[in-house]
Amino acid sequence: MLDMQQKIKIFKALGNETRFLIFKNVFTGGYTCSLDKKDPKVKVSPHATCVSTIAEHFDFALPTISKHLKELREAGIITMEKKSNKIYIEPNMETIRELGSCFNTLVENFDANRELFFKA
Amino acid sequence: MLDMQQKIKIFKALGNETRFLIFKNVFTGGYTCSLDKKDPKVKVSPHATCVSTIAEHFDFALPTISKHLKELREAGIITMEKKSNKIYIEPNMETIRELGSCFNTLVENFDANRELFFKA
DNA sequence: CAAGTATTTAGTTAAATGCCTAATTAAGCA
DNA sequence: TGCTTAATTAGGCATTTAACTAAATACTTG
Repeated sequence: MLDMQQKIKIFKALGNETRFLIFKNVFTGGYTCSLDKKDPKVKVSPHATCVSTIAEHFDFALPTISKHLKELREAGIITMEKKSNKIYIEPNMETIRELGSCFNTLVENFDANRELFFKA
Repeated sequence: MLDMQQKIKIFKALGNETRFLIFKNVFTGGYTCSLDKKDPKVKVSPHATCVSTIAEHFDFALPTISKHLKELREAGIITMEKKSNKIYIEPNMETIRELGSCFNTLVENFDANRELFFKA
Protein backbone atom coordinates (compact mmCIF):
# COMPACT_ATOMS: atom_id res chain seq x y z
CA MET A 1 0.00 0.00 0.00
CA LEU A 2 1.17 3.48 -0.89
CA ASP A 3 1.48 5.70 2.17
CA MET A 4 0.42 9.33 2.16
CA GLN A 5 3.88 10.78 1.55
CA GLN A 6 4.38 8.46 -1.40
CA LYS A 7 1.05 9.48 -2.89
CA ILE A 8 1.95 13.15 -2.51
CA LYS A 9 5.26 12.46 -4.29
CA ILE A 10 3.42 10.81 -7.17
CA PHE A 11 0.94 13.69 -7.51
CA LYS A 12 3.75 16.21 -7.34
CA ALA A 13 5.68 14.32 -9.99
CA LEU A 14 2.71 14.20 -12.38
CA GLY A 15 1.61 17.74 -11.56
CA ASN A 16 4.16 19.28 -13.90
CA GLU A 17 3.45 19.33 -17.62
CA THR A 18 6.95 18.32 -18.71
CA ARG A 19 7.07 15.37 -16.32
CA PHE A 20 3.54 14.36 -17.26
CA LEU A 21 4.56 14.31 -20.93
CA ILE A 22 7.73 12.36 -20.12
CA PHE A 23 5.62 9.84 -18.25
CA LYS A 24 3.22 9.64 -21.21
CA ASN A 25 6.24 9.14 -23.44
CA VAL A 26 7.63 6.33 -21.30
CA PHE A 27 4.21 4.77 -21.05
CA THR A 28 2.95 4.93 -24.60
CA GLY A 29 6.17 5.50 -26.53
CA GLY A 30 6.15 2.04 -28.01
CA TYR A 31 9.67 2.45 -29.33
CA THR A 32 12.86 0.83 -28.26
CA CYS A 33 15.79 2.97 -27.30
CA SER A 34 16.59 4.46 -30.71
CA LEU A 35 20.28 3.83 -30.14
CA ASP A 36 19.58 0.10 -30.27
CA LYS A 37 17.49 0.19 -33.42
CA LYS A 38 20.23 -0.91 -35.78
CA ASP A 39 22.38 -2.86 -33.43
CA PRO A 40 20.71 -4.03 -30.20
CA LYS A 41 23.26 -4.83 -27.52
CA VAL A 42 21.07 -5.81 -24.63
CA LYS A 43 17.78 -7.62 -24.34
CA VAL A 44 15.05 -5.49 -22.84
CA SER A 45 11.30 -5.20 -22.94
CA PRO A 46 9.94 -3.86 -26.22
CA HIS A 47 8.60 -0.89 -24.28
CA ALA A 48 11.89 0.11 -22.70
CA THR A 49 13.57 3.29 -23.76
CA CYS A 50 16.51 5.29 -22.45
CA VAL A 51 17.27 8.80 -21.24
CA SER A 52 18.63 10.28 -24.46
CA THR A 53 15.88 8.68 -26.57
CA ILE A 54 13.26 10.35 -24.38
CA ALA A 55 15.16 13.64 -24.55
CA GLU A 56 14.98 13.50 -28.37
CA HIS A 57 11.24 14.14 -28.06
CA PHE A 58 11.62 17.31 -25.99
CA ASP A 59 13.12 20.75 -26.47
CA PHE A 60 14.84 20.66 -23.09
CA ALA A 61 18.48 19.95 -22.40
CA LEU A 62 19.44 16.40 -21.44
CA PRO A 63 20.22 17.16 -17.76
CA THR A 64 16.73 18.64 -17.40
CA ILE A 65 15.13 15.45 -18.68
CA SER A 66 17.47 13.37 -16.51
CA LYS A 67 16.40 15.30 -13.42
CA HIS A 68 12.71 14.87 -14.26
CA LEU A 69 13.19 11.14 -14.79
CA LYS A 70 14.87 10.93 -11.38
CA GLU A 71 11.82 12.53 -9.79
CA LEU A 72 9.46 10.15 -11.60
CA ARG A 73 11.59 7.22 -10.42
CA GLU A 74 11.68 8.47 -6.82
CA ALA A 75 7.90 8.73 -6.97
CA GLY A 76 7.92 5.07 -7.97
CA ILE A 77 6.03 5.47 -11.24
CA ILE A 78 8.85 4.46 -13.54
CA THR A 79 11.78 2.08 -13.20
CA MET A 80 15.31 2.79 -14.41
CA GLU A 81 17.66 -0.12 -14.88
CA LYS A 82 21.24 0.23 -15.95
CA LYS A 83 22.40 -2.24 -18.59
CA SER A 84 25.72 -1.69 -20.28
CA ASN A 85 26.22 2.08 -20.26
CA LYS A 86 22.58 2.96 -20.87
CA ILE A 87 19.62 3.22 -18.56
CA TYR A 88 16.47 1.45 -19.63
CA ILE A 89 13.25 2.99 -18.52
CA GLU A 90 9.80 1.47 -18.14
CA PRO A 91 6.56 2.43 -16.44
CA ASN A 92 6.09 0.87 -13.01
CA MET A 93 2.69 -0.73 -13.46
CA GLU A 94 2.51 -1.87 -9.85
CA THR A 95 2.38 1.74 -8.63
CA ILE A 96 -0.11 2.83 -11.32
CA ARG A 97 -2.34 -0.09 -10.41
CA GLU A 98 -2.19 0.77 -6.71
CA LEU A 99 -2.96 4.41 -7.38
CA GLY A 100 -6.00 3.41 -9.44
CA SER A 101 -7.32 1.21 -6.67
CA CYS A 102 -6.83 4.01 -4.12
CA PHE A 103 -9.28 6.14 -6.07
CA ASN A 104 -11.65 3.24 -6.56
CA THR A 105 -11.66 2.56 -2.82
CA LEU A 106 -12.28 6.23 -2.13
CA VAL A 107 -15.28 6.30 -4.45
CA GLU A 108 -16.71 3.03 -3.18
CA ASN A 109 -16.41 4.03 0.46
CA PHE A 110 -17.99 7.37 -0.16
CA ASP A 111 -20.91 5.80 -2.00
CA ALA A 112 -21.32 3.22 0.77
CA ASN A 113 -21.33 5.92 3.45
CA ARG A 114 -23.82 8.03 1.54
CA GLU A 115 -26.10 5.04 1.09
CA LEU A 116 -25.80 4.27 4.79
CA PHE A 117 -26.76 7.81 5.66
CA PHE A 118 -29.77 8.07 3.41
CA LYS A 119 -31.17 4.58 3.93
CA ALA A 120 -34.76 4.34 5.15
CA MET B 1 -13.54 12.97 -19.80
CA LEU B 2 -10.75 14.88 -18.09
CA ASP B 3 -8.33 16.40 -20.57
CA MET B 4 -4.59 16.41 -20.00
CA GLN B 5 -4.39 19.94 -18.63
CA GLN B 6 -7.17 19.17 -16.15
CA LYS B 7 -5.38 16.04 -14.97
CA ILE B 8 -2.16 17.98 -14.50
CA LYS B 9 -4.08 20.56 -12.42
CA ILE B 10 -5.48 17.79 -10.23
CA PHE B 11 -2.07 16.22 -9.69
CA LYS B 12 -0.52 19.58 -8.94
CA ALA B 13 -3.30 20.36 -6.47
CA LEU B 14 -2.82 17.07 -4.61
CA GLY B 15 0.97 17.20 -4.85
CA ASN B 16 1.28 19.56 -1.91
CA GLU B 17 1.02 18.17 1.62
CA THR B 18 -1.19 20.96 2.97
CA ARG B 19 -3.66 20.72 0.09
CA PHE B 20 -3.64 16.94 0.28
CA LEU B 21 -4.54 17.16 3.99
CA ILE B 22 -7.23 19.74 3.27
CA PHE B 23 -8.67 17.42 0.65
CA LYS B 24 -8.54 14.53 3.13
CA ASN B 25 -10.28 16.78 5.63
CA VAL B 26 -13.05 17.73 3.19
CA PHE B 27 -13.41 14.13 2.15
CA THR B 28 -13.37 12.30 5.45
CA GLY B 29 -14.15 15.09 7.89
CA GLY B 30 -17.58 13.78 8.61
CA TYR B 31 -18.52 16.92 10.52
CA THR B 32 -20.88 19.70 9.66
CA CYS B 33 -19.61 23.23 9.54
CA SER B 34 -18.90 23.69 13.27
CA LEU B 35 -20.54 27.10 13.16
CA ASP B 36 -23.86 25.40 12.46
CA LYS B 37 -23.63 22.80 15.21
CA LYS B 38 -25.85 24.58 17.68
CA ASP B 39 -28.02 26.53 15.37
CA PRO B 40 -28.12 25.35 11.76
CA LYS B 41 -29.26 28.09 9.39
CA VAL B 42 -29.09 26.34 6.05
CA LYS B 43 -29.74 22.83 4.91
CA VAL B 44 -26.67 21.16 3.44
CA SER B 45 -25.29 17.69 3.00
CA PRO B 46 -24.08 16.10 6.26
CA HIS B 47 -20.59 16.04 4.76
CA ALA B 48 -20.42 19.73 3.92
CA THR B 49 -18.11 21.96 5.83
CA CYS B 50 -16.93 25.56 5.39
CA VAL B 51 -13.68 27.49 5.03
CA SER B 52 -13.17 28.53 8.64
CA THR B 53 -14.13 25.10 9.96
CA ILE B 54 -11.45 23.54 7.79
CA ALA B 55 -8.97 26.21 8.88
CA GLU B 56 -9.59 25.24 12.54
CA HIS B 57 -7.79 21.97 11.82
CA PHE B 58 -4.64 23.62 10.50
CA ASP B 59 -1.95 25.89 11.86
CA PHE B 60 -2.09 28.16 8.82
CA ALA B 61 -3.77 31.52 8.52
CA LEU B 62 -7.26 31.62 7.03
CA PRO B 63 -6.24 33.29 3.73
CA THR B 64 -3.73 30.50 3.17
CA ILE B 65 -6.42 27.85 3.57
CA SER B 66 -8.77 29.87 1.39
CA LYS B 67 -6.18 30.03 -1.38
CA HIS B 68 -5.56 26.28 -1.19
CA LEU B 69 -9.30 25.58 -1.35
CA LYS B 70 -9.53 27.76 -4.44
CA GLU B 71 -6.84 25.67 -6.11
CA LEU B 72 -8.62 22.43 -5.19
CA ARG B 73 -11.85 23.85 -6.60
CA GLU B 74 -10.18 24.98 -9.82
CA ALA B 75 -8.78 21.49 -10.19
CA GLY B 76 -12.37 20.27 -9.93
CA ILE B 77 -11.89 17.96 -6.95
CA ILE B 78 -14.05 19.89 -4.51
CA THR B 79 -17.15 22.05 -4.89
CA MET B 80 -17.76 25.31 -3.05
CA GLU B 81 -21.28 26.63 -2.81
CA LYS B 82 -22.21 29.89 -1.17
CA LYS B 83 -25.27 29.78 1.08
CA SER B 84 -26.02 32.71 3.30
CA ASN B 85 -22.61 34.22 4.13
CA LYS B 86 -20.76 30.91 4.35
CA ILE B 87 -19.28 28.68 1.69
CA TYR B 88 -20.12 25.01 1.91
CA ILE B 89 -17.49 22.62 0.67
CA GLU B 90 -17.80 19.04 -0.50
CA PRO B 91 -15.65 16.59 -2.44
CA ASN B 92 -16.49 16.39 -6.14
CA MET B 93 -16.99 12.66 -6.52
CA GLU B 94 -17.50 12.87 -10.26
CA THR B 95 -13.88 14.01 -10.76
CA ILE B 96 -12.49 11.44 -8.31
CA ARG B 97 -14.40 8.71 -10.09
CA GLU B 98 -13.12 9.81 -13.49
CA LEU B 99 -9.56 9.97 -12.24
CA GLY B 100 -9.85 6.44 -10.89
CA SER B 101 -11.10 5.11 -14.20
CA CYS B 102 -8.25 6.86 -16.04
CA PHE B 103 -5.77 4.78 -14.09
CA ASN B 104 -7.83 1.64 -14.54
CA THR B 105 -7.92 2.16 -18.31
CA LEU B 106 -4.18 2.76 -18.33
CA VAL B 107 -3.51 -0.50 -16.50
CA GLU B 108 -5.95 -2.52 -18.58
CA ASN B 109 -4.58 -1.23 -21.88
CA PHE B 110 -1.05 -1.92 -20.83
CA ASP B 111 -1.89 -5.46 -19.79
CA ALA B 112 -3.77 -6.00 -23.05
CA ASN B 113 -0.85 -4.73 -25.10
CA ARG B 114 1.62 -6.86 -23.21
CA GLU B 115 -0.55 -9.93 -23.69
CA LEU B 116 -0.83 -9.13 -27.40
CA PHE B 117 2.92 -8.86 -27.68
CA PHE B 118 3.77 -12.06 -25.88
CA LYS B 119 0.99 -14.24 -27.31
CA ALA B 120 2.06 -17.41 -29.07
C1' DC C 1 44.93 3.55 -22.02
C1' DA C 2 42.74 7.11 -24.92
C1' DA C 3 38.46 8.32 -27.17
C1' DG C 4 33.61 8.06 -27.45
C1' DT C 5 28.92 7.44 -25.57
C1' DA C 6 25.38 7.85 -21.83
C1' DT C 7 24.16 9.95 -17.89
C1' DT C 8 24.52 12.66 -13.57
C1' DT C 9 26.23 16.40 -10.61
C1' DA C 10 27.32 21.26 -9.66
C1' DG C 11 26.38 25.86 -9.83
C1' DT C 12 23.62 29.70 -11.55
C1' DT C 13 19.39 32.25 -12.56
C1' DA C 14 14.48 33.54 -13.29
C1' DA C 15 10.00 32.37 -12.13
C1' DA C 16 6.62 30.18 -9.27
C1' DT C 17 4.98 28.77 -4.78
C1' DG C 18 3.50 29.07 -0.07
C1' DC C 19 3.21 31.55 3.60
C1' DC C 20 2.17 35.91 6.24
C1' DT C 21 -0.50 40.47 7.66
C1' DA C 22 -3.52 44.13 6.44
C1' DA C 23 -7.27 45.66 3.83
C1' DT C 24 -11.50 44.72 1.27
C1' DT C 25 -15.86 42.65 0.00
C1' DA C 26 -20.28 40.46 1.11
C1' DA C 27 -23.95 39.05 3.95
C1' DG C 28 -26.72 38.92 8.25
C1' DC C 29 -28.38 41.18 12.33
C1' DA C 30 -29.20 44.60 16.28
C1' DT D 1 -27.20 52.14 9.39
C1' DG D 2 -23.52 50.56 11.82
C1' DC D 3 -21.46 45.89 13.92
C1' DT D 4 -20.21 41.19 13.35
C1' DT D 5 -19.02 37.16 10.77
C1' DA D 6 -17.13 34.76 6.61
C1' DA D 7 -14.21 34.81 3.05
C1' DT D 8 -11.21 36.88 -0.55
C1' DT D 9 -7.81 40.09 -2.43
C1' DA D 10 -3.47 42.62 -2.24
C1' DG D 11 1.14 43.06 -1.35
C1' DG D 12 5.41 41.38 0.50
C1' DC D 13 8.95 37.99 1.55
C1' DA D 14 11.55 33.50 1.81
C1' DT D 15 11.92 29.12 -0.29
C1' DT D 16 11.53 25.96 -3.96
C1' DT D 17 11.39 24.77 -8.68
C1' DA D 18 12.74 24.31 -13.42
C1' DA D 19 15.58 25.56 -16.61
C1' DC D 20 20.44 26.33 -18.43
C1' DT D 21 25.81 25.40 -19.23
C1' DA D 22 29.97 23.28 -17.83
C1' DA D 23 32.21 19.63 -15.56
C1' DA D 24 32.40 15.00 -13.74
C1' DT D 25 31.43 10.03 -13.70
C1' DA D 26 30.80 5.48 -15.69
C1' DC D 27 31.08 2.31 -19.08
C1' DT D 28 32.61 0.57 -23.90
C1' DT D 29 35.58 0.07 -27.51
C1' DG D 30 39.56 0.76 -30.67
